Amino acid sequence: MKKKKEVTIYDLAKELKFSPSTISRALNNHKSISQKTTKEIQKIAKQLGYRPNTLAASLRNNKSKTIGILIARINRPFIASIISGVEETARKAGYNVIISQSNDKYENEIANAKAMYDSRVTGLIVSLGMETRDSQHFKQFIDQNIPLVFVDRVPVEFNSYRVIIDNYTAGYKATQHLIDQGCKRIAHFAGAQHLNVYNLRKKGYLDALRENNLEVAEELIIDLDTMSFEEGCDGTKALLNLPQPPDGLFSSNDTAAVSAILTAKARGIKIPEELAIIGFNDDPMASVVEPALSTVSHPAVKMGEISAQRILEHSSKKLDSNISEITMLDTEIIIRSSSNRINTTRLLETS
Amino acid sequence: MKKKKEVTIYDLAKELKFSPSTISRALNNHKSISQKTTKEIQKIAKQLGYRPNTLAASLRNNKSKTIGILIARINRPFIASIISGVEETARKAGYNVIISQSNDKYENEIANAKAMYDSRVTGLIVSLGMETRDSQHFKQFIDQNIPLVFVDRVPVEFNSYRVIIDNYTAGYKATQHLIDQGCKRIAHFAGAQHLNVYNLRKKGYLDALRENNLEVAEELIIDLDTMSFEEGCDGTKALLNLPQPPDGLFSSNDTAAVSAILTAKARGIKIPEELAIIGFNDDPMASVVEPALSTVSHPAVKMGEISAQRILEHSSKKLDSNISEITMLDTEIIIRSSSNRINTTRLLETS
DNA sequence: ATACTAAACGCAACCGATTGCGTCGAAAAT
DNA sequence: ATTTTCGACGCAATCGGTTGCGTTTAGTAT
Repeated sequence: MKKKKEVTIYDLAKELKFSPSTISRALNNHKSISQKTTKEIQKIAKQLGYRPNTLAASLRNNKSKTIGILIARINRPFIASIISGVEETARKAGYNVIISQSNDKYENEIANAKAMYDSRVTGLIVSLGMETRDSQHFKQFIDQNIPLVFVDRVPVEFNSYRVIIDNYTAGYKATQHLIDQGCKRIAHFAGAQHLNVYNLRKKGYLDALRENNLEVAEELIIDLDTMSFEEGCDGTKALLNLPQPPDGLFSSNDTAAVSAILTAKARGIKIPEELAIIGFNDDPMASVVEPALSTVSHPAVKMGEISAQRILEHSSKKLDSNISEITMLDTEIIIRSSSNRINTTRLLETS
Repeated sequence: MKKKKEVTIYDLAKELKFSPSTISRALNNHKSISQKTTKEIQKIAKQLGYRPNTLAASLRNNKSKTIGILIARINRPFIASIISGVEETARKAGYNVIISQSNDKYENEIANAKAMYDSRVTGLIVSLGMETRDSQHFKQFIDQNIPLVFVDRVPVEFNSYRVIIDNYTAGYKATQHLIDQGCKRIAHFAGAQHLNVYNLRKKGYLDALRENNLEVAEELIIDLDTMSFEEGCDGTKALLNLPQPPDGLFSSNDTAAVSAILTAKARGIKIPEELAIIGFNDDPMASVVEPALSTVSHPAVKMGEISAQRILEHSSKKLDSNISEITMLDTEIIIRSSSNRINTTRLLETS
């Protein structure tokens, strides 16, 4: 065990007969140090294997080159992709990324927000948990002018950055697609309505029905708390047991949509002919289930990248935190077999 | 924007007429401070909303309460679950988790290892990238007695902690299962052989064949670089085009296994009757594909938890880094329809 | 009552980088 | 030749805890 001492700016100072201040400035390319000295110092620094002690700098600046991420769960495809985008962007800029998951517990979210704050993160990226109806625990960041970015699951009102997809339009388009396929009674798996994502998707669904002069039937709208596979099964069964079962289903996520496919198939219902289904997220399983699930895809990685950029920009430009900037990204409807009646019909016709 | 000043131990010192040293010791429950003062100081600290500046402590101790994770990609179910386990364990102990992904690039892995080192992580958890054949860039951690834990994809020789699953036995069991189902010509999708996980799974496969007196046919062993969906499709086609195609397939991951299912089905091959398939990982898609994919499941979250624990233990017990401790966890064969000929037969018989 | 011990707490250096302000010398301006 | 200006660099405080060692005081032994 050979504990090699780290080289500090003081070592460089001695070696080069400069003061630590000059070393520090040279390493940071400060303009008040001549080109010649700067070059020389940087050269020797590299030679001696100098590596800046970020902790010392962080303490002095009261800010660590770190971006915090606070999400409900890491191991979901969509979230993992967001994190991936954040990490990539952050690392390129020399920032670390620290993560914390609340497991959808409100208390954890508060505790983790505190922990992030105490870690002096440069900025924080948040996707709200299921239980969160109040976001006051994030106010401390605004107060200290620490850039705060909400992504995907965001609070309705908050002076902060928000990076979201156009959930309303996505919901509208998904529903319209089903209508275009000839569906007349379209059901909807609606998630927890206090969350913007589910709320807006439902609004889009409702408006699409109305603007196509289709009746909105309350019994076709199934509220699912967590949008889990099990809930999806139950919801599907409930729908199929109706006197007038639906001929279309727009599910607010893929998990429930897939469970609907499997449940309906088990009952001998033909998809998409008798029941056309479209989900949301384009999870990997969507393209694997049979028939393959139509869905709405997010630019998840890009959302992560943008979120990180907002923080880096804010930090470098030293902006005031009291802004409210929303970045809304487009979604894409991906049509696969689970809703594609046209192709099916064509296939039937030509065969 | 009201930048509230943070309360420091100096503020507490003034308030309570103690020296900063005493405050510091009291807050850390140091034994040389009386119970009475300790209680009092902690009480006032809470009252004034004191929050320790971890950066200052980290600088002084030259160690941040942080666990680093270095993996190839975050957005894979298995990896995300490991991270989840690490994060949960770390946070409970008051540690932060910083992540970095190499995207399977050797250069990135080296750079990220450096970055982690420079961040003064308490310990580092690593799952190697595809390109990594040499692990010398992790030696700096051992030299500085920073606990290093390799998880899942580990180097063969390295004085460090290693948390792995029993890949050999898993490969053996998976193959044996196919043999039990009556398969005689069992193919194998083998991953990059310089990685322990794929190497050992293949060894298990080979030994299972031999011990059952089944011929090892080279043409049935398909080497796939990345085990991607596309590679799996190609591999499956190659197998099916053989003069004597296989009647069983053990794929070293689920992605390729699923592609095999879809490819074979498209060719009209009956699964599992004509081709029984088993994968590896128990990704979400495994239970969704049709027929549902038999597979081998990992205790991924637990692996993350154990990895984090190793670091916390090592750090608190101040152990010497020059140890080599391997934790090997058991896997579980999950039998679903893609390989279950017995049930299928039974079903056929009874129907 | 005296010597000794240990508990309880303070002093001050330290971790390594950052930065406002001051200094010095040389070039430029008058 | 004298003053002004400015580029280039150093001084020293600072960020907020931590810790080895020294000091004080109360308690114990003799």
